[in-house]
Amino acid sequence: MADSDARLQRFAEFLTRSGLKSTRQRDRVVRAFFAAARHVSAEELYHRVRAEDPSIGLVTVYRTLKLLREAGLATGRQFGDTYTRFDPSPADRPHDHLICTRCGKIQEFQNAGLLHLREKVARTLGFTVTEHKLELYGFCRDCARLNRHGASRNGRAPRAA
Amino acid sequence: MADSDARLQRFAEFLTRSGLKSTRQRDRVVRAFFAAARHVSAEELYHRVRAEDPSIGLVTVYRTLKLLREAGLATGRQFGDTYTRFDPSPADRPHDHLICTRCGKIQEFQNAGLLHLREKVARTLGFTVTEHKLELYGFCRDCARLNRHGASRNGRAPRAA
DNA sequence: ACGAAATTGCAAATCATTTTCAACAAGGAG
DNA sequence: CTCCTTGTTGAAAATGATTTGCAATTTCGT
Repeated sequence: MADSDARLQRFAEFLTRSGLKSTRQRDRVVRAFFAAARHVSAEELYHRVRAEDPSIGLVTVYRTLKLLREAGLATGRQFGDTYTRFDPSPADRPHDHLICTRCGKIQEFQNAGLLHLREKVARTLGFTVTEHKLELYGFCRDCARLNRHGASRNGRAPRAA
Repeated sequence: MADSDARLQRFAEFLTRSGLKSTRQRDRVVRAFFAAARHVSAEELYHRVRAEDPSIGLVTVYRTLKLLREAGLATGRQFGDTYTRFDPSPADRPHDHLICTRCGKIQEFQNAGLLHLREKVARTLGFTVTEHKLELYGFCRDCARLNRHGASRNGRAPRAA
């Protein structure tokens, strides 16, 4: 897809600009990252990359993700879990998250009002805001229903918000 | 302060209700927690507690913080750092955070509009929202000025947002 | 006061992530 | 195209925050 290509290009430029080299491994990782679903963990990305090139190590995935962040192409997020999940940078398509604390489902949303709010708060307090993270925790429709019926927990372990 | 007392009481009730025991150590830790500034890490709380009772271990601080969370009296948050910071539960006084990515300053704020936004999004997507976290990242007034003047970094290491 | 059950502190274990290091590859100079 | 400097890689070890195993100790209902 063209969108992905543009990003690959941006990453390539970042490497050059920073005096870094472009390698087969890095290429595989960034392609897999752009192709992956959102909210992937380093481990998940590693498995995807591994599927097409078993010689690539987890360490390289971590290192490449760090570069993607420095290039402004990825953002790390920590929801309730112990590990970090990565998203394509929010600059392109700002979005926030709704996390079901019962089944672990993550739903994205966008809300224009938030940007106004953000600016208003920033102006009031003298900050210059460059980025934000908003997470709403609760129950998705299904889990809300189950809870109401007093069912015991199922699915993956919920995390404290 | 009365506010703190009410919380101590709530914690005591939680312990009883859960069939747990109240101990000198737990008491010291929860008191220190309520007395502490916001955003304390387990380590920081440990040092405070240690000052008045050197026999208390870091492990107990962790365990007590976990209980406080279960009791709904504390919330864990992860800003850019690698460790968790703890806040008195947001149910009492909802607040969000502005984090300066340059000097690390954390400023709190409250905004009523956010609650509306939260409900609106929840309704649209069929979620039941019980809690949220909003973090704005950027530069505080001082750091924005320094950046403008092209000064090199100082203070504690900034963390990626 | 008794005794079952919870708690404590320490050391060791986890887990995600980072660093070390020796072997290896990229890419500009000649 | 070859050389050579410098960046890169993977495996293993290190790190740092948090958790768990365990034996000794404490709490609290009876």
